Amino acid sequence: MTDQTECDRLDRRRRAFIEAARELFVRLGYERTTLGEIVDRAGGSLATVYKLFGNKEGILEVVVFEKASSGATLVREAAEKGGTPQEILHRLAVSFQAHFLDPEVVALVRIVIARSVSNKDFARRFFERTATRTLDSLQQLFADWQDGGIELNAPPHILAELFLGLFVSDVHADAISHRVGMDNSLERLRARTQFFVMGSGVLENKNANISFEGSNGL
Amino acid sequence: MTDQTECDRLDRRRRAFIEAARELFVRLGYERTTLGEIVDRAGGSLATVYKLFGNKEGILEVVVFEKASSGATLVREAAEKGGTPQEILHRLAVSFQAHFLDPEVVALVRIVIARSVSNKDFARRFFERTATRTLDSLQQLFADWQDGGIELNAPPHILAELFLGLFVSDVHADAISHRVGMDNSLERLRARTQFFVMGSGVLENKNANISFEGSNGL
DNA sequence: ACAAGGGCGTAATATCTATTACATCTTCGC
DNA sequence: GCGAAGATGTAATAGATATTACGCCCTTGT
Repeated sequence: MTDQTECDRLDRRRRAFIEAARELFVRLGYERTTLGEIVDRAGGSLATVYKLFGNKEGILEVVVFEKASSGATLVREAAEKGGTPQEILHRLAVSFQAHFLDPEVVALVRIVIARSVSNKDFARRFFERTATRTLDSLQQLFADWQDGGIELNAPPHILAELFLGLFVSDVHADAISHRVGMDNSLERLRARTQFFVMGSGVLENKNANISFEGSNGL
Repeated sequence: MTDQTECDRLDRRRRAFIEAARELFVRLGYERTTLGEIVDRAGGSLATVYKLFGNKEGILEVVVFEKASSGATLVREAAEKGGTPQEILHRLAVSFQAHFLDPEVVALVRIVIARSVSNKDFARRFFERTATRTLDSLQQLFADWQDGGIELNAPPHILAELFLGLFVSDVHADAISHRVGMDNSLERLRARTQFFVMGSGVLENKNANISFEGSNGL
């Protein structure tokens, strides 16, 4: 009974449970998914589920937090490629849309909102790990631009909220309407980026030196 | 047994059930509210609930659709008072915020999203009666402005989505985070309106004649 | 006061599912 | 092969609640 092999065996089970649970949670929601179904799909047994996750809520936590990541990485990636603010913002818009409107992500958001009624702390932690972090990261980006000499129409944290809001509102609509008549065309995305560019004021800084080293730029 | 009195008696019961149900749904959510609790609070009996609403879902529908109204009225009211586009938009922002961030409305939105998994049609109808109608009404407002000679940076339907999105994203954040660190100050609201004004391009039409008769203006 | 229709209250039904208990079988190092 | 740790499968527990059934009592109009 080497720890390693034991670990492997349990880990494989664990993975199987998580995959099965995610698939079912996404399709049926949390309440309508029974532990029995998860076991049927993943193999193994109820006893093991309880050993690994404690209870039903435990497996939900693992599933949700495994999938829910902040957009901070996306912000960094988009910024590192350089270019004008418009270019950076558009790249960011593309990856934000792909990330936030991923049907699995939307389905999990639905579940988190549903559970937020009886388990506020759970929802709050989710919010922290996704929205709050993304906001911080966006705010930093805009602050860096500002330090680099770009004049903005509003403080960075306000702009961060507004930019993220462009996508959050879509997630919300999707969560309710289940994609009735949703248009995710590139044209629409471009219009939004353009709108943000105009509203934030970065357009008026066409010739500003934008180095992403940020605060020490200029 | 005049129809009138019968009607009154039943109607009063009906009202009591609806009020009790709403209060409980808002506080506990749909699943955790039992019909027994509703009856305890409203008086009357289970049998009457079933006679009036058919089943548990029936009473939810009544509660939700009674409270969920579109913002079309708000749009009309804000526009009728006249003024510059900035003024109109700011008035609209104030009433949108009050309407959409009403805690009862947010709580019902949570419920609709939760139920949208198992009852897509319900959620879709809700979306139609709220978001879609509000969007149409906003689009009309912007189209009227455009017809009145104001140049806009984007088509009216895109702008309508963007403006509504400013508030929807707040509803979404509220729905998940339950108002952790939410700032609904007037300053913030003003910044948003200003942002929209800049992004949409209406600022560049300072001297345009804006009569709300719309298409026949100018 | 009366007759009756209909709401009231209670209890029974019926199902569903999280959670626990337990005996059995696998796996894995030795 | 062996022995033990632990996963497995099954079944029992236990509590909750939507929904139905039914007999009583009150309201109401004459």
